[in-house]
Amino acid sequence: MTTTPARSLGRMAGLFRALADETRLGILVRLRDGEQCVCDLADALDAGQSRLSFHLKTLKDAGLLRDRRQGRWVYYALDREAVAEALDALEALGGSARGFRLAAARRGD
Amino acid sequence: MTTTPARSLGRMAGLFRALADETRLGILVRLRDGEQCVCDLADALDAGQSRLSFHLKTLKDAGLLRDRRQGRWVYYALDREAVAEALDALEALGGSARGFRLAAARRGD
DNA sequence: AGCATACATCAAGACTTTTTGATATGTCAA
DNA sequence: TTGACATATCAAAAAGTCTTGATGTATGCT
Repeated sequence: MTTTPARSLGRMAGLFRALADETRLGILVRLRDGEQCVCDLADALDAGQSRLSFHLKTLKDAGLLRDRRQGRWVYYALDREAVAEALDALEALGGSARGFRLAAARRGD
Repeated sequence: MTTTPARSLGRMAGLFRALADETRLGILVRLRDGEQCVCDLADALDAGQSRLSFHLKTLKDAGLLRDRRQGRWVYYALDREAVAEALDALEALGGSARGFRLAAARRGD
């Protein structure tokens, strides 16, 4: 365990770049509770087909999503390990961030 | 406490966008252990003056940094609460991500 | 085989971010 | 008050990202 927050800042920057878009965050939220096929995502989020495909690819390339074809459908799922990697980087930065925040919540602000 | 991960995905996307750059992550790492003046950051990171200034502003606008002038120098410091906000969003997404990751570490992968 | 469905990829343009060098501002010291 | 230093801001070009519509590919149905 090192005191340096990230193996490679470049890799972390890539992860955060993938997270830096509202549509993509929306996708991740939808996938919180399990995999979904593209068609379901297309219904839920209000995104055209190629736009959605683009964002799914962006997330997948960043390692945040896995996909699996089943017949005509492609199912995407969160890769929780990648999320955890980003979490670790932030925690290394934040130091006592969570304690800080919980304290703030306790204070009521 | 809601089950929805973020008050506003837009705000979260903004935070992540600020984190989505290697130079800026480098700045945040440098500030982990306390505030530093721009000149120290300029020495440490290998960034030209206006470039550094630009990234500091980007981080500040996102709420991740606070600044304070003292004489000729300007000191920047992490805003741990903003880091915590990003952390919360990720945790809401990741679900059992941390447990997952710790388990992976225990397994040795 | 032929067609429909589900999705990916591509190409062009719009838009945003980043970098660079030049100039502006605020502060101190002589 | 002038000059030097630390930093910010600006403007233009370069690079990157996102959206859109068109086309491509895989699969299953008939």
